[in-house]
Amino acid sequence: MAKRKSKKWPEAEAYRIGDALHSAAIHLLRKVRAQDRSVGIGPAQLSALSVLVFGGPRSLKELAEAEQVRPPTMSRIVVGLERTRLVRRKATDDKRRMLLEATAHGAKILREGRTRRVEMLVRALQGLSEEEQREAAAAAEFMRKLIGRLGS
Amino acid sequence: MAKRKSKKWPEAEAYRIGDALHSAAIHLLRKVRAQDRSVGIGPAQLSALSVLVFGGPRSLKELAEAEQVRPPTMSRIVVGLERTRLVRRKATDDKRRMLLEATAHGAKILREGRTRRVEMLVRALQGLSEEEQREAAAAAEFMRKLIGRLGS
DNA sequence: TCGAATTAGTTAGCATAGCTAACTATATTT
DNA sequence: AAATATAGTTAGCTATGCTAACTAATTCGA
Repeated sequence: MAKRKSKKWPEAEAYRIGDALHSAAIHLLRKVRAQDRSVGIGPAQLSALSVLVFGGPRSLKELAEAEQVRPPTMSRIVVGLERTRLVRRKATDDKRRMLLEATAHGAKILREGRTRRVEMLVRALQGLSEEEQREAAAAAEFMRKLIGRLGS
Repeated sequence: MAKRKSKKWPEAEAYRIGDALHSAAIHLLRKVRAQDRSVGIGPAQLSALSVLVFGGPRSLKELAEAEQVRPPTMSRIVVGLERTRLVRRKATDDKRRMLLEATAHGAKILREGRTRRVEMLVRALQGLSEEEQREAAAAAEFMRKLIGRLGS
């Protein structure tokens, strides 16, 4: 890097913020996870399904990369999603590959499952003042940006 | 807070932000989880250990509540932590109960594990501009506040 | 062009983590 | 003293993560 901007931010401060974000992610997911039981679909399946619904069809390898898991792990997640008819496979010209796509039922289930998890957040967000609503939007945008830079 | 639901936030907008925060938490943890392998301790054990190190000794039931898991789940997590001598049990007057406390080695391992996970975030944070650093601090503070309101 | 290397996905086997149901042992209440 | 409640464990299921080793298809290169 050309400039050490890090000097402007003491190590201790960066650590404090990093730790706060890490801890926030853990506790946020613990809270919303409780909602999963009523959906009858695990978090990994729900998340993979969401990629297919909102991001469109893709191969198993691509899906594994998007979800940051290894291909064998994704292979098994997909088996589960197929068993319950939430996802279907489509053949491609390259006979080694497959395209995975969400079924209509899968899209519906996803919206329901996602809604249950996110509902809890939505309730908390709707109780915020206007000022805090702006903070919420800024925080969401920042998190998105930060995650894009992780591992670089 | 003085203002309570000042202007109602459109449902769709609250949902969009809630979903973004949910998704961010998932992907942030996926990224940092990769660091766990070098520590040789799973995320549930790491998190339970952290409660004992930073929050002090407590019973299995209390630890399960703090971690939002059921007693049998925590029972097994503790067995793992004991096997590697990161946690030890102490008897109490009530012979049914036990007090769980981190060993010195446990406290050391925890700090290392935490550091590895958070290190990745720290690196990303240190590459930010001054403006973005302010966003980071604001996002962390907002997340903390939001989580305090979840489920309430 | 044909054999070697690469790529996509699966299978097998292991570990961790979540749950409920059912159990033991101890404490408390009636 | 008997019934009830509480703390923790055991057993058994499912889901998710991994690596190693495999099959099948494609691409590369001599």
